[in-house]
Amino acid sequence: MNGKQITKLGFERKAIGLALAAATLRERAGLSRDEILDELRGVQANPDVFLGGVYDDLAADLIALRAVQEARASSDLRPAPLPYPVWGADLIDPGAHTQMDVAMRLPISRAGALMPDAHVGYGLPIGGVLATENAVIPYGVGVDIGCSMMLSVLPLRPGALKTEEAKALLMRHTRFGAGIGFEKRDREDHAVLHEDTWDALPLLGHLHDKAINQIGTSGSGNHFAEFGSFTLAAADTELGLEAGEYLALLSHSGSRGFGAQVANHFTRLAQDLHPTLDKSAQKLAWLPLDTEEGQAYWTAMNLAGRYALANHDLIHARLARALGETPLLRVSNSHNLAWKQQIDGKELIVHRKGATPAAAGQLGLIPGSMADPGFLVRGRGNPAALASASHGAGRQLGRKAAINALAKKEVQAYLDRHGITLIGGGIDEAPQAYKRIEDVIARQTDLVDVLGQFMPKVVRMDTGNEDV
DNA sequence: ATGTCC
Repeated sequence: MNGKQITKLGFERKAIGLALAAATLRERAGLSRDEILDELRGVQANPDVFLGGVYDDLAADLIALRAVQEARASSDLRPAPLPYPVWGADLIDPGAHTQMDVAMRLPISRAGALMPDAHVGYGLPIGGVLATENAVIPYGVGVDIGCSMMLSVLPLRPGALKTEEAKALLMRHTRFGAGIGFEKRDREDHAVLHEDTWDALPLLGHLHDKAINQIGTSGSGNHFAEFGSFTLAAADTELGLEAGEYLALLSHSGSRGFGAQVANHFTRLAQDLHPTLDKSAQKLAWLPLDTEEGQAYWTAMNLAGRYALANHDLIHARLARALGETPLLRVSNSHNLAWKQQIDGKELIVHRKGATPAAAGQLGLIPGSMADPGFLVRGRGNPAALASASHGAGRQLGRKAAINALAKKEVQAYLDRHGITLIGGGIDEAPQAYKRIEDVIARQTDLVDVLGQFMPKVVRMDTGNEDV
């Protein structure tokens, strides 16, 4: 028996040595060369049944090799992206299209859509909707898992709250910024902190304290809490509101450090699981849902989603309590999350990364900038958009570009023109850094109906790197 | 988005 004969059978590298070693043992046991070659062909064809015997090492090596090859093949991108519809293509930069094209080449992708506020993000573009089969992409959800909106419509006229009082309330009852939590004596409790889910994974147990410390707060970047006037053009029986103008509170917050650490942990895990994934798609690495890792992400992601809404919950409860009022209406929606959704009779995983769920009849909130109107919308359940809409106006200038291109003076002039009082806020969040919300709304009339409009008056955000 | 470390 020699290496040449074994190589001829198609064994490679390490397997050649292992096959040779096993063949030698079989020769000693008295088998002929042809009998041994037959056995080796058998191991090749079906290594699993040879585990534990004289061919154990060889069989194990072949099985490992097969797994690597299968993983590699299952990571291969399609040669061309699946087609996907785009709303407001004239508002979307080429980079977002390029990112969506890569996403639609993933072997797990089944359908997708681009919303009119789309712009470049990590992995999937912001404003991207992606339906996959039996897989979830951490960067298809985003770093701020469960990032969401909440609106409270109060039984007061907009003029009932003076600017100075609104400022004082926001200063007392909201907290903004990376790493920030309420001071211990002002910290509140919430049912989400008492869920059994925190014990389901070591990672969640580890992050529980951070979640407790940061409950009821808002983050940095585009997160905000603002008082303004909500205008309902026509009485709406479902909303239970008469037409008119109301004082309202609108907030944008997420899952804070807790969600960010969940996102980073599973993004790393997903990338480790797909070492041969094409570099262009590296940030779109996924977790199969039928694996322990995939299930763990699903559990953690949904907890982060509930935690983010709990933050809004406390923000709105504190401010309503301080005003001594009970809201007439409260609406909320997550816009960074993945959902199980039936599509053409099949259960798919629909990722919305900066996209508002817009199933038929579903209420949603699409904010503009700090100085522009936001909209209460009702979804139309458009199947081509996978029942989605934009999550806001969307950036037209990146953060750095905004800081370079805009002067404090012109931002302040914009705020003055719109009668906005701003606490905190950075140049990178200037209204001029965003697309015109009116244009974005006009591009999605087949995705949502506009029910009401919210105009901000007193806005609180984190103090950015470049203050306004 | 995040005490900016995978």
